[in-house]
Amino acid sequence: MPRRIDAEARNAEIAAASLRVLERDGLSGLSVRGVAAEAGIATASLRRAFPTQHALREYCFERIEERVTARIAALDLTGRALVDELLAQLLPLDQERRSELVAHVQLGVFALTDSTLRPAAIRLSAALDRGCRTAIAILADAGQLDSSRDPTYEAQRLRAVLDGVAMYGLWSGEPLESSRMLDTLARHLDELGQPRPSVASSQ
Amino acid sequence: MPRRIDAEARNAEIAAASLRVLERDGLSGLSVRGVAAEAGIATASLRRAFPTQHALREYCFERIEERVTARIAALDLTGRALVDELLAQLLPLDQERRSELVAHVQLGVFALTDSTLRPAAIRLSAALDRGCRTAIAILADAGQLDSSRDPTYEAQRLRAVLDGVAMYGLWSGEPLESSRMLDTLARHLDELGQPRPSVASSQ
DNA sequence: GTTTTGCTAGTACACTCGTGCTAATACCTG
DNA sequence: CAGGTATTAGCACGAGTGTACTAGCAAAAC
Repeated sequence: MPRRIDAEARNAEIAAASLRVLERDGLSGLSVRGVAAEAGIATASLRRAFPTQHALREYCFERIEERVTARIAALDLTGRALVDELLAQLLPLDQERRSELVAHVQLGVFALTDSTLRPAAIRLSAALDRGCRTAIAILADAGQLDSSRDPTYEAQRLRAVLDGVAMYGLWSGEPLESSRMLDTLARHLDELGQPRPSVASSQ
Repeated sequence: MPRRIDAEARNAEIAAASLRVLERDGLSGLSVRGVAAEAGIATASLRRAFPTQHALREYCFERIEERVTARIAALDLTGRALVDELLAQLLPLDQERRSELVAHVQLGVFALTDSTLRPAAIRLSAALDRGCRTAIAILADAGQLDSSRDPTYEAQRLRAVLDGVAMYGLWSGEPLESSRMLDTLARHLDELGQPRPSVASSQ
């Protein structure tokens, strides 16, 4: 038969172009014409791969998760070092990660008021939850989570700290901010290895 | 002279309508026609108060800060109870606060790729920073922040936890989530009153 | 070669957007 | 009452949007 195209590679390029557009122009730039121009293909070609812009937005969510997952799977570390690097894959520390985070946030906020996109956003959020639970479990296995700590709670708090630090880091976007993000997170993790202070009043 | 109008009350109604639209329809709904329809006024009237949509978006930022500040100033509490309620004003615990947070997030994400709106977003972010520093200071004054804690770091971490918890709470939006948000935050604050575990390795 | 298919360029429709403008109406002040 | 202003409805422009369609080109399969 005729002319087989590598659909996967093309979709990847479209997704990469989408992320670039999202970071540069925001959600309003994620239009059929805008993405096609950024990817250097015709709008008709883009619409062949993604007949509707909803499909494109959904695919961006999947692609973000895939990219982060792939980077994490490639880590050859254990214990606390693995946790540090795992969480660092979700911080805007370089162009690639910043681009992903901006795109994620743009689409996620859009999903707040678009019920058809909510499932995709929730899927990605659930993946982040799993990542945080995994991080806490790794710490526990490595003896870096004190037995007085509640793993479920710490996973939730870690998720909050991670999201908060990442969002905050989006605003200045300077290398100075990078070390501050990493420090904040590292200092938080340091505490988890120590016994949880007794809840009895200190007064 | 003729027909004096209460510009302040009108602007407040426009801002309230803007927040309603932002929560229901998202950023794309914050159009001249959309807001005017929601506020029940003519588009020409809206454009008299805010000649450009940029002015409207900027005013939304100011109004959000004003509303939160007013609620916090009305709190008649001290110590830890004050801190709890202060932080609770920034969580999506009811319709009013959820509406503010959604609007804040929508505009904030837009400001990521709109340099003209960045100053307004950064102003609001700075106000949140001050709030967190104030919260930590109140705890310290009340003897609920152990002397081994670093107030600057704890203010930064509190900001992250607060933002993270609030964002996470936006997704389910159920009362069950409300208590979880409050619990996570309270448990974090509980720890701050206790001595910081020594940073020496526990292994 | 021919055929079959993917890709492209280009056009078109109906819609919404921000932004201006005009003319008329409602309403308060003096 | 009259005078003057805020507000209104409505139109218009250029631009951008999602979506849809056609005709033609390029390349791989037979």
